[in-house]
Amino acid sequence: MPKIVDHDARRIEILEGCFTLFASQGYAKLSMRQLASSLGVTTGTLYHYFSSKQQIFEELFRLLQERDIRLVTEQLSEELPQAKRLMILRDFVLNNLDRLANILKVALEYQRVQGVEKSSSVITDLVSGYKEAIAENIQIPVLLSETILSLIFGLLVQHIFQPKADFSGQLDLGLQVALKLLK
Amino acid sequence: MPKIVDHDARRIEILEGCFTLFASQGYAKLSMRQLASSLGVTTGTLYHYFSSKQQIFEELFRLLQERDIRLVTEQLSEELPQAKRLMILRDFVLNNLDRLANILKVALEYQRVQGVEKSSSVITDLVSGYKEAIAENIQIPVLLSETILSLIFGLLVQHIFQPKADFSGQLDLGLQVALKLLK
Amino acid sequence: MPKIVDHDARRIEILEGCFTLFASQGYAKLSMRQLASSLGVTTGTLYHYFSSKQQIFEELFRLLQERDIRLVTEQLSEELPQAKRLMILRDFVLNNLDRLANILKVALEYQRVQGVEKSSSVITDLVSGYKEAIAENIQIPVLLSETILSLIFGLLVQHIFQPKADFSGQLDLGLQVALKLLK
Amino acid sequence: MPKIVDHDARRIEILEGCFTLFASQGYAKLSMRQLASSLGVTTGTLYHYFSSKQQIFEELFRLLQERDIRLVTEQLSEELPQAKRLMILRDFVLNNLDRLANILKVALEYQRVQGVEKSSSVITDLVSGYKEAIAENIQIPVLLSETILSLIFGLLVQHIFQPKADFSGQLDLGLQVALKLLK
DNA sequence: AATGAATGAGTCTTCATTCAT
DNA sequence: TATGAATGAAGACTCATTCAT
Repeated sequence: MPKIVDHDARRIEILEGCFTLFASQGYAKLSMRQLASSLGVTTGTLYHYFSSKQQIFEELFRLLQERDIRLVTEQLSEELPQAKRLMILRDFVLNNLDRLANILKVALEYQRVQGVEKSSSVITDLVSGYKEAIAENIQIPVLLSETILSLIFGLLVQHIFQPKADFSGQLDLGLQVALKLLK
Repeated sequence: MPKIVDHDARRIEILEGCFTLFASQGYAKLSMRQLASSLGVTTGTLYHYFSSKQQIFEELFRLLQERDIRLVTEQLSEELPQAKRLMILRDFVLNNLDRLANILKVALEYQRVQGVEKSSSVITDLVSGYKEAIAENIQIPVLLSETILSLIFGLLVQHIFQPKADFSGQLDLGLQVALKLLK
Repeated sequence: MPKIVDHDARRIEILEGCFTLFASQGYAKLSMRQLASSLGVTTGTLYHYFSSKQQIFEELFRLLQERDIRLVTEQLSEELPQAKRLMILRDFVLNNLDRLANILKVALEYQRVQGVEKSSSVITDLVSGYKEAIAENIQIPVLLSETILSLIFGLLVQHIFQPKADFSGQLDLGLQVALKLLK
Repeated sequence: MPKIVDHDARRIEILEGCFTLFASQGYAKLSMRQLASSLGVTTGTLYHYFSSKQQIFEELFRLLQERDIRLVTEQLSEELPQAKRLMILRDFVLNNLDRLANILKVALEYQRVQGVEKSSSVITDLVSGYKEAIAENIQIPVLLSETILSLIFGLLVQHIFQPKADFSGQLDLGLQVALKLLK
């Protein structure tokens, strides 16, 4: 039993080191050799804990998604007014712009490189996970929550293409409109 | 008396055959061998017309961008009311959802795989080209036009992740709001 | 008949343009495409006049050898004293150091790249041609003439490795000794 | 518990296997596939130990140079008379004619094929290494030592062109003269 | 005589993965 | 648990040569 704990802890430790590397190099460009040596281990070790590059990637993404959603929903779990909730979401997105953009970037690349059929459901799960989290926790109509998600995705895409520009105005505009519509 | 082949026309012919392949396989995964044999030529021929895979890709994208922008702006060149113009944009996006989503997908992957520094300016040019086209032709404030572009990007991202869902409602909602704000 | 003259003249014209290119790029590195475009013709034209890269190279070398030998022997054909003859040889070598070094360089590379068995006899003919020319025209014992040729070859090799150094002293030393021995 | 392989020893083992192959085929003509299969390994293995064909070649040459110079200087380290030293050099050259000629051949070809600017300093280091070794260990004036080196190079070149001929007479002649001059 | 499009085998190199230790 | 040597198929790209025009 304790061994299993150690094993799992080591797995997570490895996964945590991976995100920055996948984000900065891209899925395809990051070789297992490079990944291993950056983590200070050997390829053999990597394959001891994970069965393939694909598995590493997918587990990493499940981990990230879980954490992100927990992070936001924890803040939202109280009985806050809707306006406040939207502001929390806004702040979360703006404060994590780089990281969220990286997740989106790598997720899209992974789906590409891997071929849609082979990329299992991690990526689509990722999206629907976020979507549900918004809908449930902010409690707004589906159409509106999807539109807000679209706006966030669009923002991230623009951030990917022009990392230096400031797009917070767009989000504010969108959320103000959303609030008006809700009344 | 050379073989009767119009060099430039042949180049474009080849480029046109490439889009579907890049779109369905992705930039990295599509090998030059596969690209060549799908086009019914040899790799040697490809390299007779283009100096590298990168060049093929970048020329293809400039071509696509030019055509798309010309296509929309031609329809908008009349003295139409703003509401009408937004509807034309809406229809263009919805009618070309698959193709636009593919362009976005491959563009993002290319930037990843190539490394931002090496991917020249094709991709950023692509985005700013579309942005300018919207701003100029619909004549709305910059913030609003950027927000609309974000909404479109977000829509495309969702379409990538869930190709079967219908997101036209979001776009309609967004554009209605935009119209109200303009008054 | 006149056509044949034209044809042959064109062949020689082409060959003359080739030497600089082979010398600066090397036999293997210089592609037929590059060769053609540097000469302002197409690969097709090249293959119209010559049957292969190998043939171009070999004919070029026969041409060079003929000219060099004629050049030196013309100067030596008079009834000059031996000392004078050796000085003429010396001056020829020093004045043509670059070109002779290039010939040696490319000849050796060609033998390498082509494989000794396939490189026909051009290269060995080249050497024995020079050797005979020295022996016949300066009229010294074979052993001495071969030693002088060795000294010249060695000089050229050193010039190849250190193009900026001045090795004329070596040659002078060697020829002085040769003169002494002849008395 | 890794596989028991001494990394550095294996590298040298591989390098040693390479010389004959580079010498007989030439640098350009010897493909990595051929090199690998002749050594009984795969190309992957080669790239596990060396980063490129160029690196293999350059390391091989540094190794050969080190060994040759050590070999001669060891024999010369005693307090021998100059005449004796020159005879030792003579014997070394004549006994290793084939090998030395191969080194020269491949070195010259490498510089050609690689382009002088890219071939790093291995080749020029090689020459200056031998030159210094002669000067230091035989203790003769620079001009004379350079002339002897030229004579040796020239001999090697003639051996390359006419592998069957016997050129020992030339070397003897040259060294006898050198001895006279030294008195 | 001359063109240049087309070929396809060949080049060096990369990389996820396996496995003996 | 951990190592790193080994694999071999695949990648982008090159090039002498051929041939329809």
